[in-house]
Amino acid sequence: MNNDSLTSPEKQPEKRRGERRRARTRAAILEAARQVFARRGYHDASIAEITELADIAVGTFYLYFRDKDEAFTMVLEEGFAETLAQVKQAVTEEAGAHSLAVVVRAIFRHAYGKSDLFRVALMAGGQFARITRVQDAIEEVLTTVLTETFSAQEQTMYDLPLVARFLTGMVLQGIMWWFEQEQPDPDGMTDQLLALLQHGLPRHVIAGNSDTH
Amino acid sequence: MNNDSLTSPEKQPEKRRGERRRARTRAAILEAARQVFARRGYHDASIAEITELADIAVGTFYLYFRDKDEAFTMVLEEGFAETLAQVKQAVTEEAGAHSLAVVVRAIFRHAYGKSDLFRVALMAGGQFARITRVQDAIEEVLTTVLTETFSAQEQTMYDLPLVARFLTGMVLQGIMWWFEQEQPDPDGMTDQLLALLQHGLPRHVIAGNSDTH
Amino acid sequence: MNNDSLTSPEKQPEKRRGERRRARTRAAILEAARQVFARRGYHDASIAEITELADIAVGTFYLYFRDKDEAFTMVLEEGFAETLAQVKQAVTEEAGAHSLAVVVRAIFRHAYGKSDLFRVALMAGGQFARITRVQDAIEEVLTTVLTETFSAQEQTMYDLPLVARFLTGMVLQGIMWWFEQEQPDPDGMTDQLLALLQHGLPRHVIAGNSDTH
Amino acid sequence: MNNDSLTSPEKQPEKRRGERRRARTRAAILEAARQVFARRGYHDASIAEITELADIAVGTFYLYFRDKDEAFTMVLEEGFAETLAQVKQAVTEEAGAHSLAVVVRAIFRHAYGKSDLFRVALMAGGQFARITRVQDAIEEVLTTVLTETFSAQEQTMYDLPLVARFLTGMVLQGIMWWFEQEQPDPDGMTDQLLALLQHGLPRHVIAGNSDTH
DNA sequence: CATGAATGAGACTTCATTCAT
DNA sequence: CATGAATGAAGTCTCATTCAT
Repeated sequence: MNNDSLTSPEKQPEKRRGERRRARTRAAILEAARQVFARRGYHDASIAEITELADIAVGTFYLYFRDKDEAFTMVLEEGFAETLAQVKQAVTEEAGAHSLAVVVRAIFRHAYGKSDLFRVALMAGGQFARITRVQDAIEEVLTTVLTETFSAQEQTMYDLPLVARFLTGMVLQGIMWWFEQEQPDPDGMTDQLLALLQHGLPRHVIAGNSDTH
Repeated sequence: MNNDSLTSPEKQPEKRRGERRRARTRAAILEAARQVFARRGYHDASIAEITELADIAVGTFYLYFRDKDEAFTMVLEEGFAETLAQVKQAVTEEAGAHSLAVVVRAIFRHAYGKSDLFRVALMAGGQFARITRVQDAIEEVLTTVLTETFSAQEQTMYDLPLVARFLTGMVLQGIMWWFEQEQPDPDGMTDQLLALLQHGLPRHVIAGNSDTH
Repeated sequence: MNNDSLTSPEKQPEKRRGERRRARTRAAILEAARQVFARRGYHDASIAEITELADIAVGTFYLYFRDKDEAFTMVLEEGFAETLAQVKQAVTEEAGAHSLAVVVRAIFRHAYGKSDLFRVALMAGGQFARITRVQDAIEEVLTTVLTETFSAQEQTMYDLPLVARFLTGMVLQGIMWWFEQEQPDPDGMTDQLLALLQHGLPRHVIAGNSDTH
Repeated sequence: MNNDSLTSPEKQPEKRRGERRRARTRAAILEAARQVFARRGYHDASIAEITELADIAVGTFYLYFRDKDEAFTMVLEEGFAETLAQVKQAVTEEAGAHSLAVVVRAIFRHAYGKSDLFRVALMAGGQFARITRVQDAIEEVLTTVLTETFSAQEQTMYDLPLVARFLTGMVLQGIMWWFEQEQPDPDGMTDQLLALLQHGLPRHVIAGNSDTH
């Protein structure tokens, strides 16, 4: 590791510079790609627009990504890498304290301010698999928590996978809410969601005066 | 409707036939378009594939729709027209009995078996406005119900628009659930969703052993 | 076959017209492609140049051929189809009279005036397989004749496949000779080639005064 | 050559080293270019692949050759230089003994084992002029020999240029034969070719039973 | 009304060549 | 001299839309 610096000490600076430059260009492309994908969706995003925004030549794009698809994948992959890691860690870490509260709060906290990224993820047309990838991740985490916290008895009351999906839907809508507004902040959002889940809705709201079957 | 028959009585049979024929062709195109849009998404759906499936010539397509976009809009508009009408009616009709139960049940009942249509609506890449159109409709209905049933006092507890969004998310996920499975049926789905909303989740599921703020 | 004309007599003319038109366009493209491929070689031939010469739009090209490759193949395939058929027939037909004279003459007669086509075939860069396809066809025919006419005894003297190749080389050079000149005509060319094969070269031309090994 | 050493004696070692190094790099590029051109053909050969194989940077290529074209030309020119010189020498040297045998043998001997080079020369797509360059060289030598050995009387029998072309075709096919096989060796190949030229083909092979005109 | 051949703008991608380091 | 990141012209191919028949 640090013998490298001994082997060819004078070559380091050059190499470093090159690497840094490459990294900078790559980041510029990803940043531009994220914006354009968010603005136009996968299909209507053109390489030309991305490279223009990144202020590079068209060909340069292809020095860093095999094709449009790979760039798209990378935008999501690298964009969500940290978030995903931290959320998963939040689940694992809090020993014995697995709780929806923790997870939901973690998700909202990391999602806040990443509208662009979620737009990209949720708007990708055509490739349905992709649309759901974020959804899948959220669903997976929520399922884990629910499975671990629900007692055997409680499990008979609810269809767990379905409940997980419902929660996923709520969380996604919370995130999409931020596409248009910034209020409430992540903690406020979490509180609202949890309150609803804890106290439920008033009986008369759900059923009206008389039940209708 | 039937005043048409008074305008030019002797020309009727021909006109009628012509009209019926037009209507049939139009319907065939819309039907084909729905399938292709569902299968491929907006962008990857080609006019050629649609016209092939509808068994007409490419040019004919443009005698019925200005462009691809209009056809897409029409697929959704006409596909949801009935559903929308009936759901809205369900809200209005049950005098004094506006209730979430009624609305949610109505939505699920009409959505069940229309996977194609919802796929089209939810998968349309790029045109974000479109994706949400269905969502908007659902949200609107739910908001109406909530607004009317929540007492002034209860409204201070919850941020109503946000709650509406959460519910919208749950409903959408319920519908998307059917993209892959047919169980449970609409009433089962409704019951699950309402149960969750009524009783909420067990306290320890939400908070774990100790609250984490 | 001729009941078609009874089934829908009035539809025939239209269909015919369409077909004729398609055929005409297709032919125009192939003709243009042949010229451009001959002038530039496979790689340097651009679809744009072909369609320009054929006086059609770029897109039209792709209504008739999947891609550049298919057009190239078709130019050769259809260009040589007749020639190939007739040469092979010449070999088979002349019962008991299989002779090099017949075959070589047949080849030269059909090749004469088809410089463009042979240029295309012999100039295709890169795809080596293709270059040789014409060569292979010639070689195959020649081999057949040689195999059938050589007595077992004579076969020990010559390496037949090698002789076939030598002859192939001569024939090809005869054809390529016409890339630049029109003289001699096919029969003259045939006579020259056969004379050389029959009488060989004078001893002193081959060996000089003394043999050099 | 050795006057260089007088010009600036003390700077010699350095200069020499630099020169040798340059020469080595240049040779490495040419060697790599030959391989890549042979493998891919002119067009599909990329500078990138050449420089990778030569283990240098892309830019370095252009320090040694103006462009792809020049490198291509050089591969052929330098690759054939020695061969060409020796063959021409073989023609000139054997005073009074100019004979096809000598020339053909010389050509085959030098061509054997140079498949790569001939592949490059014969496969170059598009640039027709180039394809023929090797052919032209062979043709020229053969023409010389034929012209000098044919007596005036014999010249009336054959169209000399045409005969030269036929021979060229045979020789080229001999060389191309080695693209796929290694047998026979150069002398064997020469013997086969000369045998055919000396004894010709059996009368009945050429004419069949009855002549067909 | 219907047809389907034709159009042509525009998207993606490659690669010979340049040039700052 | 060497490097390799960057350039951008050029090529292939697709597909929504038009229009003569």
